[in-house]
Amino acid sequence: MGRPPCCDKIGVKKGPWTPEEDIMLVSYVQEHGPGNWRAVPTSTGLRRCSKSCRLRWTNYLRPGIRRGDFTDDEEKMIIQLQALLGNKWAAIASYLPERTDNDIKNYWNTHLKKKLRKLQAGSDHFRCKDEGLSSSSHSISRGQWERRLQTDIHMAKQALTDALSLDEKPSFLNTQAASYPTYASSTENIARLLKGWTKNAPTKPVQANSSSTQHSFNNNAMTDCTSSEGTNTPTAESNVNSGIDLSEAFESLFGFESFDSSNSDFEASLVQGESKPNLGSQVPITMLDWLLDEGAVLGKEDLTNFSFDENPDLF
DNA sequence: AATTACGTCAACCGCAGAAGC
DNA sequence: TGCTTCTGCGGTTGACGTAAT
Repeated sequence: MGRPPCCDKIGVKKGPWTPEEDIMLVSYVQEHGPGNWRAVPTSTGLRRCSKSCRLRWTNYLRPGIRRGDFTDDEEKMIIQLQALLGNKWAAIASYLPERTDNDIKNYWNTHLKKKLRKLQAGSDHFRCKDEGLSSSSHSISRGQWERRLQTDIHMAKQALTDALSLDEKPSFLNTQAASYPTYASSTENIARLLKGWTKNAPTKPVQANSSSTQHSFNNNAMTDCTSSEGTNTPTAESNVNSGIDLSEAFESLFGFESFDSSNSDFEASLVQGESKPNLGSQVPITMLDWLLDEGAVLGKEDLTNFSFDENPDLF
C-alpha cells in the first residue's frame, strides 16, 4: 500500500475561492507554514483538495505577490528569459520573485506574444523594405545571418552565465532597483480580495464621528494593513481550539479595526429594502463586519458552515 | 439597449518526478 | 521493490468584463 489519499474527492469544492476560505487558508499557513498541503483540508475544514489549496496560496495569497501591470523592466526580463529558457515559467518566475509563474504565463500568452508578433511583423516589413526584398521571402544575406547568429549566441552565453551565478544577480536584473521592493503582505492580498468581493454588495456609510482607531474599509485602509505582516497574527490553532474573537482577529489580520457598526440610517435603509443605500461616504460591508456587528465569537465550524446562500438577506 | 466578439486571468487538468508506505 | 500519492509544472479552459456593432 502507498500513502493514504490526500483528500476525499467527493464533496470537494471547485471554482472561485471565497474570502472566508482565503482567511482560513492564510490562518493555517501562518501557523504551520506552507507545505504539507494534504493536511490543509482536514485541519482547516476547507472543502478543497490539497492541490487547490497550494495553488491558491502560491498564486494569490502568498506574501510578496505583486499584481497588476508589469513594468517595462519586468517585460524585458520576461522576453529575455523566455528566449533563453523557453516556456519554463517557474524558472522565469524565480527571477521575478514578486510575480507568480501563472501570472507570467498569462501575461506572456495574452500580451507579450501578440506584442512580439507585431514587432516582428513590423521589423520584417522594414527590413524587407530596406533590403529591397519581398515580404514573403524573409531572406537575408549569409553575412547578416551569421552576424545575427553570433550576437544571439553571445547574448545567450551572457544570460546563461548570469543565470548560473549563485552569488550575483543576472546583469539584466541590475537595471532594477538595487534591492527588491518591500513585498505586499498576504493580508493585503486578502483585504484587496474582500474589497473586490464586496463590490457588488450593499455598502454602508462611514461614521463621521468615528474614532481615530476606526478606519474605514476603503483603499487607504487597504494600504494601511501592509505593516501588519507577520505580527500580531492570530494562530490557526487558537482559532480552532478556542474560537475566534473576530474583533481581535480582524485587527490582527488586517492591521486595523473594523469600522463602527452602529448606524441607524443604514439599518433603516436595509429594512426598507434598498439594495444600495445612498448615504454619502460609503464603504463596503464584509462578512466579518457582520460577524463583528453580532459581537460574534465563533469557532472553526461556524466559519466553515457559514453559507451566504442560507443568509441571503444579510448582504 | 441588445447582441456579439474579444481580452483577461483564476482555476483546473494532466503529466512527470519525487517521496512515502 | 513496487505501488500509490504528493508536489510542482505547463497547458488549457471557461467565467467574466469590456469594446464593438
